[in-house]
Amino acid sequence: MRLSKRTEYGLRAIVQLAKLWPTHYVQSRDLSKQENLPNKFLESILLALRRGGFLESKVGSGGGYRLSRAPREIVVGDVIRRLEGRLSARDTSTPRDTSPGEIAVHLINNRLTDATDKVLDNITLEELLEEVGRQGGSQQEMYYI
Amino acid sequence: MRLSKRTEYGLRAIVQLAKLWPTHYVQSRDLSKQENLPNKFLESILLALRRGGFLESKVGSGGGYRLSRAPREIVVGDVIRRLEGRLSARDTSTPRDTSPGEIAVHLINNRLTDATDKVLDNITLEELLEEVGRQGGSQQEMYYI
DNA sequence: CAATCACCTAGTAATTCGATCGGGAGGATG
DNA sequence: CATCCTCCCGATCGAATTACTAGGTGATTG
Repeated sequence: MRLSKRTEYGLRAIVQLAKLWPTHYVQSRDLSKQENLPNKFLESILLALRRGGFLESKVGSGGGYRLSRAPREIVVGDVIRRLEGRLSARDTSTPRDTSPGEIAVHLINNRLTDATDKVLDNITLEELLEEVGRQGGSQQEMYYI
Repeated sequence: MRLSKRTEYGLRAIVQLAKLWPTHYVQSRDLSKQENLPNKFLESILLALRRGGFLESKVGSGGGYRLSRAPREIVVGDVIRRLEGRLSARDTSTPRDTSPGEIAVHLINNRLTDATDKVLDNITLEELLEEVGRQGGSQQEMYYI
C-alpha cells in the first residue's frame, strides 16, 4: 500500500513546518520551493490541513502557515487520515446474511486498517522528526517498538 | 487503505474454492453466481491466481478451477500481493541527500508495508475460513493474535 | 460432432488522481 | 486610500488507473 501524492506532499510540508516551529509563519510558496512541490496543489493541501486543525494561517503580507500546536501534540495518523480520503474506511456495518467470501474480505479489511492505524497513531510529528534526524534510523528495520 | 475490487473478488472466489476443497473442479461461471460477481472480470482474476500457482485448472467440458494445494498451505498475503499490483511497493532505495520530508514519507511507507505484510502473512486460507465460520468472530475486535 | 469451458486479446466505461486556472477576500504597509 | 501580499476556493482538465465487456481459440468430454 502506498500513500497518495496528496498525502505525501502534505506530510512533507508539515514536516518542514514542524522543523521550523515555533518560529513564525511560512508561506506556501516557500514551502513548495523547499520541498519542490507543485505550488497550487500544495495550497489546497495546506488548506485541508488548516481545516483539520493542524495548521494556523495568517493572510496578508508576512502571512503564511504554522503548526497550530507543538509537534509532540500532533499525531501523524490524524494528519494522514485527513489527507487520505479512503484510509480508515473501516466497514462499520457487519454484514450478517452475506457470503463467506464477503465476510472474509470484511475481516481482512478490518485487520489491515487496525494494523495501519496502530502504526500511524503511535507516532507524533516530534518523534517522526527525531527519527528522520537519525537519517532514517541507520536505514534498518529496528523500528516497531 | 482499501483493497481493490479485483483483489476483493479474487479473495471471495478463493475462499469459496477453499470451502469446497478438495472436491473437484468448480467452474468460473458457478463461482461468479455464488458470489454474485461479474463473470468475465472474475475469469481474468482466476487466471492470474492460476498463474500465481494458487489454483489448478482443467479445460474442456467438466473442467474448472480448484486449489492447487491445501488451504492451510496458502498464505493470504501471497494471494493478495499477486492481485494487488502495488502492494508491498516498499522503497528499496534509501534516499540519502533528500529533504527531511522525503525521508519522513519513506519511513512511514516502510512502517505501513511492514505492518500490513505482517498481518497478511500471518494468516492462511484455512485460518481465514475458520474465523469466517465463527461469524466473523462474533463481529468484535478480538482479533490480532 | 456438438456442447462445454478455460484461455487469451483487446477494447471501453467509469472513476480517481494529480495538477492547473483564475479569480476573489482580507490583512499589511506606505 | 492604494496596492501589494497571501490565503481562500471552486471549477476544470488530462492522464492514469480501475472495473468491466466482447469475442474468439482450442482443449475436453459425452
